[in-house]
Amino acid sequence: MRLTTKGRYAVTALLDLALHSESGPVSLAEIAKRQELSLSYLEQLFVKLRRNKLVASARGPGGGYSFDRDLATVSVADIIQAVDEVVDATNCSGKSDCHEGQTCLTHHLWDDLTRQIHDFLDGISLADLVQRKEIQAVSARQRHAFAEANLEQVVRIAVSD
Amino acid sequence: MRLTTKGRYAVTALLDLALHSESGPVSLAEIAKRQELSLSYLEQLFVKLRRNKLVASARGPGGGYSFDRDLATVSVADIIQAVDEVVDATNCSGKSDCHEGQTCLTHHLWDDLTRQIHDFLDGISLADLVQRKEIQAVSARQRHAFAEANLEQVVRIAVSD
DNA sequence: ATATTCTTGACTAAATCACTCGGGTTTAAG
DNA sequence: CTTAAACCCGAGTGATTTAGTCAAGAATAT
Repeated sequence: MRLTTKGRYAVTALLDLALHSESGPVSLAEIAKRQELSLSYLEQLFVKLRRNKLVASARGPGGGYSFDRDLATVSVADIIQAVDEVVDATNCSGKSDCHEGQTCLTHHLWDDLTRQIHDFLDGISLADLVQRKEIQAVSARQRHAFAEANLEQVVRIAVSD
Repeated sequence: MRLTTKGRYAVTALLDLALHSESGPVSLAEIAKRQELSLSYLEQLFVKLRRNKLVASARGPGGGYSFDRDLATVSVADIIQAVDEVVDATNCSGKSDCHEGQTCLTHHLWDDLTRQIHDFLDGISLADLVQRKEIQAVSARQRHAFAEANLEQVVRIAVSD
């Protein structure tokens, strides 16, 4: 089964977007800086997210990404599926032809596991995540760090003038 | 996170062993043939399974592997852990230092998922699997196929004499 | 003795991961 | 109408992992 940084980055990036999308579209550069993700890599992921209609894009200055739909309708499973293809623990991609064209001894087990993982991730929406205490805490911490970094830069520019 | 053929093969092989271990030790060659797995590959996996005390080995003719303990105490999670190392969905191996030394936005989510998967796989023992209707059915099918293949070979040898 | 079975380590082709690079195209602002 | 901000897209790549193979050896029942 696949659950790699691709899926993790996508969920993190969309959550960041959700947390900062009140005032219009958010650029990938912003998200990349805040979450320490590679911009070029994010671009690739967002192409897929857009094609899967999870986000909408606006080009040009002041542009960026925004949500097409209600955050409550976007599940973590949707996001991972959009960038990572399938979450599947079986050896045969669910086709049940794992052992000489028939189901192998453990096929049902992996099938159950796949369902288990999928149901878990499908039960969590971006709206849920935004509400979570621990995520709000991390977000607040990031805002502070970001504000300080900005302030420092402003000071440095002012001094260098 | 890792859930590859390694873990799947190990579970399949041990389940096969469990289904055929009434009459003494089972050789890897048998398991390899029945489950269509590479013998050399199985050897590697069983070294780890033995080191993790999941099975006992007996060398020499008539030797093979057998179970050390009660099948009810061997969970699928144990098996995967033995050959596949850790089942972990976080980016930071659970260390919570995913974003500039602190927890990233989605750390808790992956941590919860890891726990979810682990609990699921830990709740299933080899004894449970042996009891399952669908596994007994697959096993019965394999016995038939195996018996027929053997019969065919016996006939071929008899004819060639 | 000898065949059977486990034991171990070294090696490897192919695939996948996690990106980078280098160019586009669109469009709002100045 | 120019410029620059942003998205868009495909090609390439080094490192790692996967899924094994190969070769040699050690123990032991017959």
